[in-house]
This record gives sequence, C-alpha cells and structure tokens, in this order.
Amino acid sequence: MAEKKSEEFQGFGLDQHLCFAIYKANHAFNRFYKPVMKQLGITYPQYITLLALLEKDHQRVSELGERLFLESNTLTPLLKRLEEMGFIARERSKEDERQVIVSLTKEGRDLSDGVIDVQHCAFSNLNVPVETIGQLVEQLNDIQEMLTDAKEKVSG
Amino acid sequence: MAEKKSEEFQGFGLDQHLCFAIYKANHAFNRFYKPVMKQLGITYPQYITLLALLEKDHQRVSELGERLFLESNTLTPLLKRLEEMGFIARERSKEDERQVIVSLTKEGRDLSDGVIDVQHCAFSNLNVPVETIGQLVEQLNDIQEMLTDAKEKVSG
DNA sequence: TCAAACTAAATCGTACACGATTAATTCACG
DNA sequence: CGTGAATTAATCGTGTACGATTTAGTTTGA
Repeated sequence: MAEKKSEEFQGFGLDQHLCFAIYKANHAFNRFYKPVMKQLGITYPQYITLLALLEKDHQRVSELGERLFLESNTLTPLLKRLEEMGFIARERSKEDERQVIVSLTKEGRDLSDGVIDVQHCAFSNLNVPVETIGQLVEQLNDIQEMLTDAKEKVSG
Repeated sequence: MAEKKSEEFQGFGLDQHLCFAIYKANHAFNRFYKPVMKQLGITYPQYITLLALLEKDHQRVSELGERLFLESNTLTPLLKRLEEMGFIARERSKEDERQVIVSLTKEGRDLSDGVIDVQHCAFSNLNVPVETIGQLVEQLNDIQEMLTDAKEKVSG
C-alpha cells in the first residue's frame, strides 16, 4: 500500500509542504511577538488568551478553550499565571460550582492599548495589502476546518 | 502614543488576526498528524526533523537548526530521543570535535514510506487544488521572511 | 606559544501543549 | 430521594520551545 505513492510525493521537499510553511510562519510570529510581549510582561499564548477575553469577558475555562483550541490541562496553569500577575480573576460560578469563570481585571483591560500597539506593529511590518491578509486568513481557516473535520473522520 | 490607534484596530477580533489564523492552522496540522505519527512512534517535530534529514543526510545540529528554526537547546533532547528509538545516529565530527553530525539509520530511512503516506493522507483530505496550496506556501513564506526581517530591525 | 576570543552543543529553568487520569459537582432516571 | 452517568477543572507525565548559561573544543594574535 505504501509502494507507489512514493513517486507522486518523493519530490516534495520540506519547503513545498504546507504544514512546514505554516509551522515556519507560526514560529516567525512567535519570535516577532515575543520581545514585544516581554515588555508587557506576558507570553504569546497569554496574549492570545487576553485577546479572547477582550473580545468576550467572563468566559468559562472550557469556553475559552473552545475558542483557543486548548483544554484545561493547558489553560489552567496559564490562567493561574495571568491571575498571579493580576490581569485576570478566576472564580467558581455560584450556579455551577464545577465551572470557573475567567474575567479581566482593570489591569487586564488596561493591557489592551499595549496589545493594540503590538497588532499595529506587526501590521505595519508586513508589506501586504489588507485584502491579501483577509484572503489568507480565510484560506487558512478553511484548511484548519478541513483538517479538523478530516481528523474526526480518520481517527476520533 | 497608544491613544488613537485603538480606533483603527479595535474592531479586529481574534478571527481577523493573521497570527491567530496561522496559530489555528498550525494547531490543526499538529492534531491531524499526531495520531498518524503515533503509529510511527514519533512526534510531529520529530517527523519534521526526519523530513529535513531525508532531504539532506549527515547534517550538523546547527545546520538542522537553521533549517528548522530551532537551536541546540530544543534539538539536542529531540535528537537524543530519535537516537534512542534508533532512527538516527549522532556522532562527533572527527575534523571538529565541537560538531555533532546527525545521520539517518536504516530504520530512519525506512520510516520514509510511512512519512510519505502521512503526506498523502493530509493531501487527500484537503479539498484544495495543488496550485492553491503552492500559492499559500509562497505567501506564508513571504510573511515569514518579512516578520523575520522586521524582527531583526525592531529588536535584535 | 598560549591565553583570549570565538564557536558548537549541551544544560538549566520556565512556559506551553496534550493524552490520560482524578476530584468535585451536577444531572438523570428509576 | 439516591445512585450511577456525565460534566468541569485540575493534576500528572512527557515532549517541545526558548532565553541564558555552561562546557568543551578551535582559532587568533600578541
């Protein structure tokens, strides 16, 4: 079964792989953002998390997780760090004690301006028209959805 | 300085961010590949590393690092695991004892077919024409380069 | 010649990421 | 009601990532 496929794909070096292109671009964003984030005192995943909370405050851990494609095993420690730094508050829901509600503190909301500066900085460093970025975002989202769907079909 | 920018960008939710689209797509690839990789007994970064070695065998750690945008602090343990599993060999260069040469073993090369199956699997699950993928790869590479260059200008 | 500067990989500490499990709470159904 | 199933976070173990430092080896220049 693995015999003949080689011929179709053998020529594909690392650079022709979409997964590698995405891997590299992700790395590049990470590294680009890292020093800027450092000035804000947070990491890149923490930044993404705060963005999600700026968009919608008072989310449950699992709600945030759906948004960010993460689960409690990753989020819980990350959120604890954000809490320790005073950017968010975590409290168990009164209605359902299983749930933990995550909210921005005033300090967390105040980070917003810095966060927006970061976006502006990345934006202005990309010599790419806004429409192109929009298209790219759409294409990437399509691919992400296809992979997510395919994964459910193939494994579980 | 951070006052007025808010207006330009305030509307940008998480979903409009290129960095988030890339982050999501990367996640999706990771999760899609993970179960397939598991059958091969390796992780996704290990897979990428093996791909790089299939492309060019007998690389130095730092050479591999340039290719994969990783450094010895990440690569050394990863390579040690691949060595323990018998897929690669690590040996110090005779000419320069500081360098460690990484080579594929027979077992490592034999993984190639499985690796190619994985590519085929991902490929056939993406309802996207090859040309579109090629374009995407180029665009992502451009963005990666711009960010890498910008990073050098801005920070270090 | 030989110490200082340089280089390559390894090591260390912290922070994600995720599969698997656990603990606490709520729900559902007899 | 009450107990078992389901749900929600938290915890644990392993494997990336990466900044900073360390160790070992090489090159350079006075």
